[in-house]
Order: sequence, then structure tokens, then C-alpha cells
Amino acid sequence: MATPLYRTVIDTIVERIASGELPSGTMLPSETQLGAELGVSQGTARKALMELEQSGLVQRAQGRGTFVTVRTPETSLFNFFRLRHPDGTLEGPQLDRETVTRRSATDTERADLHGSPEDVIEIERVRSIGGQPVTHEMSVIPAAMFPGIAERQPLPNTLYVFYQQAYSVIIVRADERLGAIGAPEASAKALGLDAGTPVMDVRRRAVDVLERVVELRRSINRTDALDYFVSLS
Amino acid sequence: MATPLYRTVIDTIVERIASGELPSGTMLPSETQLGAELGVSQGTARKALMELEQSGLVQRAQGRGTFVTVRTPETSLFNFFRLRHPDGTLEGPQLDRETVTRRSATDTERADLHGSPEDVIEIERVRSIGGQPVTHEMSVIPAAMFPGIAERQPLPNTLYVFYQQAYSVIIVRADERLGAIGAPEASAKALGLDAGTPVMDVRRRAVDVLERVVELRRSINRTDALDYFVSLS
DNA sequence: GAGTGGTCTAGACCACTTT
DNA sequence: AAGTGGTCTAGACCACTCC
Repeated sequence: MATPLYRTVIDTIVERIASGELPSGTMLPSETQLGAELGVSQGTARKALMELEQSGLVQRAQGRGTFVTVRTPETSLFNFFRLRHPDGTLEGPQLDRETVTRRSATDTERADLHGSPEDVIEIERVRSIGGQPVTHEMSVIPAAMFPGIAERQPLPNTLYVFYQQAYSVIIVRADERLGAIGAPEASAKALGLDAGTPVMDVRRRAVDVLERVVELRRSINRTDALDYFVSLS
Repeated sequence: MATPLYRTVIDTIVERIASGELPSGTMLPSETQLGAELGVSQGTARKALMELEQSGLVQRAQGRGTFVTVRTPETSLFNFFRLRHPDGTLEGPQLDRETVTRRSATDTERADLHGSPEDVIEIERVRSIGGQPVTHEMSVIPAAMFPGIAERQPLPNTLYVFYQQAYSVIIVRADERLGAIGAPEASAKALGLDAGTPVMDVRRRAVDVLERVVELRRSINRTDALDYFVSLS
């Protein structure tokens, strides 16, 4: 029993989802059907489906079935956009300005990103909430993984939904490193602040379902009217 | 089947742990024994134990058994102390200064803390890493839940381990709200900074295994040499 | 009523740890 | 060798959704 049966069932389904064979929203076979198809018992298929639900890749509902998780702008924001009003409510940010450029990767980008890309796409954005610019973010992705993206401006508000729909790249996790700094000049200008005003500096590495580092993102955030919410356990 | 059997098994065990009947490190009955004791099958007892492991309350190891999770200063820091060196390594902070006072709760403290306490204990600490003060934190807990704590100074480095060992209060989750601010005068002084230097302001609500808000904590952190690490999913 | 996931049982065998 | 958790099976019944 080197690798458990349910593990291979999970891998099979993950592969089908990552390849686009099972697009967002598709209904999966029932526990019984899946077990029959893959030659395992219903209980083993069930265990695999439950782990997939836990990881967020599928959603299950009694009486309805199992479905590939649909990532909407709302759910994506809820998971990966952490700025909230002090009472905890989330207000979707508006896109103010966007610049997309292709350039060669820096050494650290080449070292960090999946596939050591020669070229990357840099997406610079300013987003605002309630008419107030709050975030200045710079995202960097491998050019080869996202062909033609530079010609598709303006890009949708939530990039991760777009990555999934247009490129079958499913972001499932993001590791962030936060710090407080004085606003750099460019960000200060974009956010309407004096240079040196305390802002939150966030460096993110976004990882997809195949554990590939797909995006590096740095954002400078105003936190005078909003808070960055996080839960530890 | 209003409440599933495994749910009542879970609740039974949680109660035994929270009451101190099963202290940290104790071995639990095996799946078979537990099932026999509570009148359920081995599979149902197993499901309960697996959920308890997932929630972090117990740890299981093949061939050894199931044990109430031992919270050491190391594991507690790993979970709830997020400041790391840029390469991700964690260095335990030293306790520089500590002040413990009893006072009446403010209105917001009374509203937020479990049991609307009349009196609270305030623990003010300065902690340093590598000889450099990095954190100025103020923790507030209900006085009635922690009798005699004011007379036990100096308190151990990791408060949550102490809460559990001395009072059977098991912190399992902490919700934090972060922001960047200019260092307030008192914190600037404690951290050896000029007032107004950008620092990270963290407001925490710590919740125990019975979902009670047990502690409010505000900390001011230097993030020039360290980063605050967090993972989103 | 048919089909789905959710719960529960009983039993088997394997892998691992400890004595 | 004994005892533990880990995997897997087969079958049953319940609760829910949808037609």
C-alpha cells in the first residue's frame, strides 16, 4: 500500500480539473459511479471527494451532487483580498488604472517563479474603494504560461478568476509577507499620500493547484480607513 | 438524526479536555475502546477522532495512539507569533519588560470579552529578538477567568501555554486586524524608535476551544528587520 | 420517485510502534 | 506478539433535492 487508493483517485480528479476536462461548475460523477469507473468502493471514492471538498476544489451538497468549485469575483475577493472595513465588511475595489508590460525577468523572479521564465508580464494596478485609492499593486507572471494576455486589456477586476477561466490556472493558496513602511514615491503619488506616510507593504507568492508558484505580487496599501484581516490557528 | 453520533462523541471529548479531565499529553482510548465506551461503532469513533485531529486538539500516530496535543512554547510561537526573518526562519523572542495590572474593563472590552467582565488583567510586555526590541504588546483578559494571575509574575514567555496549563483555557484561534501606523510615543520609546516611524499595528481577538473570546491583544511591531508571515487560502 | 450525499455499522487486512 | 491507527470493502438507512 505504497500510495493509498483514495490518493490516486484524488490525483485523477485534480488532473481532470487542472487540464480543463472538468471546467468550473461541472458536476462530478456520484460516489458510486466514480468508484465503479476507477475500480474502488463507494467508500473510497467518498473519502477522495471529501478531501477534495476540504481543499476547496469541489463543493458538495446533499441531494444535489459534487461540483467543481465556481470561483466568482466575490469568492475570490473574499479569499484573497484582505482589506475590510473596521466592522469586517468587504467592499469590492474598483480598478482605477492598469498598465500591462512584457519584459525580461529579474534574477529573483526567475528563481521564484515556476519554470524559471525568461520573460514575464507585469501588471500594475491602482484600485480604489469608495472613491479613495487604497491599493497600488504590481503582479508578475510568467509570460509563457499566459500567452496573449498583454493583448487583452483591460483585464478583469479579479485576476485569479481570469487565470482560471482563460488559462486553467487555479490559484489555491497565497503566502504573504507583510511590513509597515513609509510610502515609496510612486505609490504615494498613486494613492494620493505624502511620501513616507505609513503604509502596508505586502509581498505575495501565489501558488496553483499543482503547487507551482505562478504569480509574484507586491502591493502597497493604505490602512487608515481599512484593516487587513487575517485569522490564525 | 438531528445531531450525528460522531458529533456527540466529539463534544464529549472536547468537554473532557476543556475540563482538565484529559490534560495535555494524555493518551486517549483507542478507537475500539472509545466506541465501546460510548456505544458507537469503531468507525464512528474514528471519524470523531479524525475531526479532533484536524482541529488540532489531539494528535494521532499510527502504532502509537491518540494524544491530547501538547502545546509547547515552540508550537505556540509557531502558530501565533508571525514575525519571521526574511528567509522564513522563526527566532523566539525574549521577554524584556513586563507589567501586570488589574483594572476595570472599558466598555469595548466588556462588550468583546467573554462574560462581560467587570475587571480585567492587563499584561504589557516588550519583547526582543537578537537583542533588538521588536514588539510592544498589551494583552487584556477577564480577571475572573484567571484568578491569582497578577501574583504570579514574571509570567512565562508564551502566555497561551500558560493559560492552558494553569487554567485549562485552550486558545485555538486568533483573529487579527493589521494596519500600518506611525509609532505612538509610548511604543516608539519601548522599541527605540522615533515617534512616527512606520510600524505594524496588530489588534487580536483570541478565541478558546469553547469559542469564547478570552483575550484582546494589541501589539506594535517593528518590521524593518522582520516580516509578518501569513498564508491565505 | 429517483438520485444524491450524510451517517453508521461490521469486518477485514495492512503498517507501524512498542514491549 | 500485542496493540495502535490507516486503508478498504459491502451494505444499510436517512435526509435532501429535483423532477
